[in-house]
Amino acid sequence: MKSNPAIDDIDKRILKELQVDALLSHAELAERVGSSPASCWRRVKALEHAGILGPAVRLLDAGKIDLGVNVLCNVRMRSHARASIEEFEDFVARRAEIMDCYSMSGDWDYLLRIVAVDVADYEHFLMRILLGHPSVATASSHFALSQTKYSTRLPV
Amino acid sequence: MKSNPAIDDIDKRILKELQVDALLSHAELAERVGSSPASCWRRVKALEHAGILGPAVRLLDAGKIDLGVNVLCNVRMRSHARASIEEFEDFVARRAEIMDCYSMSGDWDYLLRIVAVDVADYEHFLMRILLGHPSVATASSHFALSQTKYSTRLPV
DNA sequence: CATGAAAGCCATGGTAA
DNA sequence: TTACCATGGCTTTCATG
Repeated sequence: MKSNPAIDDIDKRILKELQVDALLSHAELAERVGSSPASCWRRVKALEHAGILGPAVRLLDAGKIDLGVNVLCNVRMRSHARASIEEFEDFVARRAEIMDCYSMSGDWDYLLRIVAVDVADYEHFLMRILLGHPSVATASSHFALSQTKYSTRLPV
Repeated sequence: MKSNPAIDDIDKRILKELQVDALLSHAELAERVGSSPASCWRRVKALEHAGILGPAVRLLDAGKIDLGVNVLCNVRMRSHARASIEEFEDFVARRAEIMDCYSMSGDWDYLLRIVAVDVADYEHFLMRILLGHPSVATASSHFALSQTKYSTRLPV
């Protein structure tokens, strides 16, 4: 499964623009990608329908709402039984402070990114919530000193 | 510097809603947070002006545009001279395949998340681009088997 | 068959009270 | 906060290459 059914150059430009500004009108979008509003509208619909073009979201400045602490946390599971895995991934999905989670190759099973207001807040999450989970054997936390880059803009 | 000047409950609800759907009209938004459209409009403007409410972006399905490979990469710098740091962070900002970058405490200086189309694509990035950078001493790459969770929705 | 132009309806943003 | 109005975008239709 390589390339998708018919993503041409104009589609790519649409994706590029919409990744940067989801509030663009179809008229402006058409102008920027060199097409007409109606055509743009149809293409956007098709891209949405194909699941390529996802939701429009508003990004917040984490620091400004007192969530300045990013912690990267490696997790090792107690068991790799299917039930354990599912239970843990459900848990991850439900916890709002867990922003991202990757199932990893290598020494650790998962890598989590957690946002917290301060170190004490994270300590509470780690001790009472994460390590309290029955599927979790051990965890190793690494604090980010700063978020040098954070992008939602995929290279199309 | 704890809480921000006057973020009340309605503001929080606005932030919550807009994080999930940036395309909400002020009328719908007002209904959901229990306020009037005009008031919502002013609040949104204020939150934008304060830098709390950031850009509206459209999220793409990385897998659907052949960027299914996520790599987490630890980087150690050759030197911590200011010039080295700045040069590296500029480089990070410019490279589109580097999605996120955290300056870390602990053994490594940075943690990068890179998207790639496949392993060969990543290998090229690692060998020719990242390790080719004069500020980089060494790097350790870890492949994500899957992206279990990816959220842009901060808990307000 | 997809595109581009045109047009009407409707909802929205912004203002005034 | 509510009510209003004008603006502009969305969506469909139609003709064209």
